[in-house]
Amino acid sequence: MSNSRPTPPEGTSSKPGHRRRGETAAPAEAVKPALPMAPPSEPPSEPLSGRAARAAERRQAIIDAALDEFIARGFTATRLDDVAKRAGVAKGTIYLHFKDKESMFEELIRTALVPLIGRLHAPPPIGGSVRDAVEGFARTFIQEVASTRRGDIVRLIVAEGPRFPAIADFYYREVVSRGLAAMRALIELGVARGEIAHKELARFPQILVAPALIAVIWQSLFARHAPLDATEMLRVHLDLIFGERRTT
Amino acid sequence: MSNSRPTPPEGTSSKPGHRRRGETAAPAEAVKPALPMAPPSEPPSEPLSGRAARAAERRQAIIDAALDEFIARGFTATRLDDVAKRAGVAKGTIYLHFKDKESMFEELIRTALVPLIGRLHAPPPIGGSVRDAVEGFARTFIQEVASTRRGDIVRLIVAEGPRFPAIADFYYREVVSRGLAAMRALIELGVARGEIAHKELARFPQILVAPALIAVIWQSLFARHAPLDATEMLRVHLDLIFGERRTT
DNA sequence: TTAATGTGACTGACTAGTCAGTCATTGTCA
DNA sequence: TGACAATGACTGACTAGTCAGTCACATTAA
Repeated sequence: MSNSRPTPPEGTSSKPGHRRRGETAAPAEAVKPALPMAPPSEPPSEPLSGRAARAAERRQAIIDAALDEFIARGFTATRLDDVAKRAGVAKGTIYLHFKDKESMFEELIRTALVPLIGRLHAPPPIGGSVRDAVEGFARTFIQEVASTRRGDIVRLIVAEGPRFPAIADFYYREVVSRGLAAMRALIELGVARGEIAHKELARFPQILVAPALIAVIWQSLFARHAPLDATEMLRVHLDLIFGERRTT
Repeated sequence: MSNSRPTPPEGTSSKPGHRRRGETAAPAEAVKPALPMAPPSEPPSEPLSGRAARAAERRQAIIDAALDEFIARGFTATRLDDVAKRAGVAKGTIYLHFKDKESMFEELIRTALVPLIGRLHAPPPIGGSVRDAVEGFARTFIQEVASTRRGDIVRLIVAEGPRFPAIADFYYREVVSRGLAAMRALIELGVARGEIAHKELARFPQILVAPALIAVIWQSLFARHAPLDATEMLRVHLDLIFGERRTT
């Protein structure tokens, strides 16, 4: 703590110096169970001989560890020493896989979103109703994003986006604009079929998606104060847009 | 710049070494004009004699500068040296007004929200319609938050909330829970009066507010890619909830 | 054997927080 | 009113660290 102040022999475990240091042994605390992902270190059990395979495995461990740390602390506050420790790897190893901290962060965000992007090419509802299609999206979103580490990634993008224009650009191009376009198409189809009464909605597909984003943010910030039943909320929202309940 | 690497005499302005350093002279770049606030340094023109007055003025300068820096960089990446420079003050002066960086951040966030909280006690729509009341909220929100530095503060809370539970708590207690309660009351009134057809909406006032939050986030992240007419979007959203257009 | 792979001690650029000293302002007395 | 003393806001060089990135050396699969 202070320089030469006559402080008592031991600070009461308050903040020792600059940033909190204590027990760095457990980086980013427990963070959160995240999804049932392979344990950060150690090979699961497979023998897997090839060096390339082991290297890929280590790379994956680094990615998992780094994501957890970045989610828990944000970009700047994350220490690569902690990432390495959590991944069960030496710090130098990180630099065998990534150019530097910044490009690692960007690549992580990109990689974590690829699975999301795939879902946007969902088949247009030729057979079923538009509502079914939108409900499918919502269900997928809840399962794959809202109740997953990927939800935190969305929050991370909101948090760090302004300082990483490249990430904001990428996210807009690859996710936001495509997602909104898909939603707009669905809305227009819904209007054409008479499922959606409010025609103006097609001008702002954001309205359709807004509660889903709220759910993600709520999860990160306020879940411990007041849990939010995202599934129910999205259902109510869809009822609002498509008219009262159906059979479901 | 790297340690002993044979780098060319001057990096092409890319990343010199650790964090970006270049031209620290202008902290946080231009950030953004923000609202028409008093210039960071120098007394505007008033004589203001008293020492206390000058001190208060400096304190305000520090607050403004710190908010700009925190918004532009986030908590950890903000350097108090830059805050001091921007405020036209020595670094030590900051510590005459704030205990440390962390409590400064927390106090700033709290302070910046106080004006918001006041708006929540808006008069219930005894005379006018519920829609008018909600529209009033929306208009206020656009004017006072979405198109203001306060919008960035909301994003900042989303960004740093998980690392500052005290802030998330405060924000939930003072803003979110109150705001949602007020909205719920309005919705129930609207349902009772027959202005709102969808009764379930009262269970999730978040749906009413969601597009407003989206607008704020959009402003920070994607405005340069695709501008969003927040006013129009909120109007469409209200049409969706209250039924088609009125006279306005 | 040996080249690819991994390690972790090390460097040095960087920063939160400190404190002895300065000096403009305010208060007091002749 | 003017001179002198007391005050405390303000300063900025300094301390005690922190951490991204490096590299000489160790390990191991082929």
